[in-house]
Amino acid sequence: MKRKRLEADPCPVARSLDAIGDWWSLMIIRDAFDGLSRFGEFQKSLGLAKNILAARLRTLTERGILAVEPGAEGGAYHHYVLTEKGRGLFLVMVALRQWGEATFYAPGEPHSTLRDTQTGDEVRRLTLYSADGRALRAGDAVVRKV
Amino acid sequence: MKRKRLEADPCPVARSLDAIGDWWSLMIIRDAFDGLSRFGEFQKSLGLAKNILAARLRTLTERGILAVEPGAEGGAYHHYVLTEKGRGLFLVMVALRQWGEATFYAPGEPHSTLRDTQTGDEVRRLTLYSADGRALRAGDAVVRKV
DNA sequence: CCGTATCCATTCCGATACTG
DNA sequence: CAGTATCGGAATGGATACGG
Repeated sequence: MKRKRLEADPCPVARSLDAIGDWWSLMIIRDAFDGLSRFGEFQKSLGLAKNILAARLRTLTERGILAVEPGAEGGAYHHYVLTEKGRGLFLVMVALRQWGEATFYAPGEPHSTLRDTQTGDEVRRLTLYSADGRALRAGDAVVRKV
Repeated sequence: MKRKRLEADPCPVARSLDAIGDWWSLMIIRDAFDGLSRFGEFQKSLGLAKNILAARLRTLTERGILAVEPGAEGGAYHHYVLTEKGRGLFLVMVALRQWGEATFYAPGEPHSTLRDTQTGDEVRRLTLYSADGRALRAGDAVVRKV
């Protein structure tokens, strides 16, 4: 899966992608945010081979993004749940979702939506703000190398 | 690169990942946001094989995320620049960056930073808001299937 | 139901050589 | 400098069979 270890890269984007930047890992994390936690649930949802799923769950666990918890009701089988670090990927998922909504769907074409738990309304679009509160767009911010 | 086409998937996250959810594509897009545009610039920055880079640039162009522009000063060689669709990935990159900053760096460890072009200050942390203006965290929003 | 192990086809990726 | 062509090793991914 890895071309080269980038754990020491000075760019946070590179380190993030080093940890979760492959297709199946991102899809597993998406499903985990949707509440899936069991091996079979992921497999059914994603339709990938079991050996691949097992490998991905293992590396995600090793990297502290998922954690293994004992089965709830005395069941023999355990659950894979997002850790605090894993839940930190929430906004990455939201950003991917909103880009997909804006880019790949014709007006009126149905798709799943992200909704406020309290009210059931759709959430707002993500916005980046400057320190003094101006909304920033792609050209309004630049990366400063270390 | 593709296990299965998910262009028709009802989940926007899946469609997004289908388009850009591999490691090198994300890194190329990162560099494109940093202003790189020439073949050799990407190759030097990323250190990947030229055939792989050529293949990625081709698919990103086919998918409308990058566009080929003629060389600026009458130069023979063209540039790869983000399209409007590609610039829409700005918040995805910001989210990946902020997660990486929070997750992989020890306090005080230096890393590149994202700064407001006008003031030079670091940008705020991304925040998701509900329709009525409450800040939402991971558990406060759920995906409603179509 | 949850995984591991194995086999096999495909793809990825790096390195190199070659053309314009 | 900007690619294309090719080769070989490694990893991916699907399918299946097997044990807890």
